[in-house]
Amino acid sequence: MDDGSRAPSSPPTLHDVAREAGVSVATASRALNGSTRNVRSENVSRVRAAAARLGYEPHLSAQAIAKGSTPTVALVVRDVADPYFSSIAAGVTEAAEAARLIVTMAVADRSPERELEIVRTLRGQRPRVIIVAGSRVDEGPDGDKGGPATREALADELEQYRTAGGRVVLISQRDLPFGTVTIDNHGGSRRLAGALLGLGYRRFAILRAPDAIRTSRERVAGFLAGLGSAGPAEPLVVETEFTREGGYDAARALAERGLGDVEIVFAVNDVMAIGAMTALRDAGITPGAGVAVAGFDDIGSAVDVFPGLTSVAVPLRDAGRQAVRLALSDGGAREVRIETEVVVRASTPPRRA
Amino acid sequence: MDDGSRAPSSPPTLHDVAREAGVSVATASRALNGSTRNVRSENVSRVRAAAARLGYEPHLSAQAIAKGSTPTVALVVRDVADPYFSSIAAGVTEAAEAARLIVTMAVADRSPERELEIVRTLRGQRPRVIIVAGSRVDEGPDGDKGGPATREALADELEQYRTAGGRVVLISQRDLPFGTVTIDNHGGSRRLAGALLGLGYRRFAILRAPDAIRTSRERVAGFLAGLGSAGPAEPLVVETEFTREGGYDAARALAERGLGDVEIVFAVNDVMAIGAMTALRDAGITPGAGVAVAGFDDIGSAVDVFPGLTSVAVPLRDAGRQAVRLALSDGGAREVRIETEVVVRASTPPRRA
DNA sequence: TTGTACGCGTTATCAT
DNA sequence: ATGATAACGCGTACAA
Repeated sequence: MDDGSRAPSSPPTLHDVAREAGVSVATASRALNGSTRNVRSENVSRVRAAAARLGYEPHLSAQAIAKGSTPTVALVVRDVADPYFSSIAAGVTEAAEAARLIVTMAVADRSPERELEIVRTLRGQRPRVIIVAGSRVDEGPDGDKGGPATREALADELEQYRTAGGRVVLISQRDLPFGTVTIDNHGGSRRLAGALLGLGYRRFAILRAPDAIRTSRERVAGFLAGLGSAGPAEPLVVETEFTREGGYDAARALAERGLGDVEIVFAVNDVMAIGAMTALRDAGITPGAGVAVAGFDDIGSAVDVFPGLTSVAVPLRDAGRQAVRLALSDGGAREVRIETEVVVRASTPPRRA
Repeated sequence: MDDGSRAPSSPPTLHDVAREAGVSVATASRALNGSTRNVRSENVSRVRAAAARLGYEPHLSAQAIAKGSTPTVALVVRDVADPYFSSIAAGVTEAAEAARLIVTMAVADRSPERELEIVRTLRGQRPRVIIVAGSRVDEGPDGDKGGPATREALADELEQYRTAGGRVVLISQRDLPFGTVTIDNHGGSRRLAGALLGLGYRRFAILRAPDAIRTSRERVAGFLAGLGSAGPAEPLVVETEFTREGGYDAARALAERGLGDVEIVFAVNDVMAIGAMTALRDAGITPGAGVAVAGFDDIGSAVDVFPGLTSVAVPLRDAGRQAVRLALSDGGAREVRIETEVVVRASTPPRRA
């Protein structure tokens, strides 16, 4: 009974196309991919027609093995569902598709070890490019978490890949010897701090992520630099997760044990800041009125929360695009710097002195 | 000058490993992948050690060509940066990695034609599974937009892929003959309408997307069904884009030309609803107080906007997971149904009659 | 248990 | 311009 579930027949190969068109495989190959110029136009159309008739699609793996590498860009992110990374991913896919490259994506959510494992198996894919965004494997000031061992292993792995002819680009992680797209975290938060001082704020709380995350470190450092050592009161620094929940929990805890004289909460990214806003509101404190809030990244929803979230705009999608361009451009381990820009919104109203 | 940019040397192959370990390629292959049992454990460790020493990674394309298919799941989405799709993508990658499968992702942002093109080249990848989420290629009631031609071509393409042994799963698109993860859009919005009637709302505006998008059609139909034909006043239906901007623009236009007696705006997804909330606020109307707002999907930020957005929860991440499971399970074109649940928040306060 | 040899689908080299 | 044929790296019958 022919119920639609036929036995899987293998897809047509170049041989089939050649036979159908009455030419050799070599000619068929040339007609479809290679130097079309050296094939009689009549044969070209014959082959093309045969291919269409059979529904032929070249076997990418076979091409890859014959040519050497796969037309793919491998992207490693910490969490696709996080708007930070999905924006980068959007930029990467955009640029990759423009260069007729396929994007493969892996999520290193769990741990630095997982990230290492991913890069290892990625090497097996022989992609043209590997892009690692927002790694956790990073020497903290005390060289903790990710662990120098894991870090070394990752660098080794990437180095082997590069030695074999692959291109490596890191996003936001300056101190490994590869092509890098850096985001001006330090400058951005420094200027943000300046802007907030200008608005009249003096007593700060900072929600930061664990030290293993370089982005967080840089943003905190920049912010403190912007406040100036001789400046206002010592800010209250709280460590939490680098996620919306982390921001919520930290702000909640803060509100419950009393905010004291804190006038404004700066979270090192927007998802944390937005979580914090909700936590404050849940605790009966109106963001913007009771306590001001500022974030970093200027993700899409920053304009849709209420009040609008003051933040530092990072053109993440562009960062993704640049990463691909950097990888594809010749020339050694260069660096592309992504500039950031302070965006003041209603979550940090001017404060009269 | 050895400035770090050595000539790219080719990566070690199984031959190299075999030689290094002093065994044949066959033994090396068996030791690393296949039937480990039939290899002297001494040789197993020798081979493993040699592989580690050389930093060997098996060439996936070569394995693929020897075995027949690639250990990958290909995912097609409309837009990675949209939380709807990035949540699905998160679920897909989670389940795929659990099955030791690589995820390749393509974005069909532009057009149905682009989607067709993508699926075509995807076939060349010989993935184990193709998952298409939120296609635009879909017969509208009037069979417009995507065009029956493109639609047919896509179905053909997928059918050829399946005939060749591939697994196809569609997310939220019931009427193509493939495995499908359907989301209870109709039921969800029907119940939402019921809940809103129960809260006292009688005069509705609906923000919907173009008919080519099945999800939108179903949600509108369900909502109208929930209102009941003999019910309240004829709702005002506005067509716009299926994006945050679409929601913003439509609500803005609505507010500018006067909302009349509209009590509540239902947008067919949350990003539209959230855009609409901001538009209303920009027009001086407080969401929840002046006009109520409801959406669909219950994306993460629904709880972080103010007031909290009433919506219909869709376990998107789970949908992604299920899609992979469905694809991997044996058995023909089955269907997995994802249930939805109304979540009432402050954006639709009870209305006294 | 191990090794030899062939096949997978494609491109590239070398004749013709 | 075209057609054999040898790679490419790996898995796996088959033979030893």
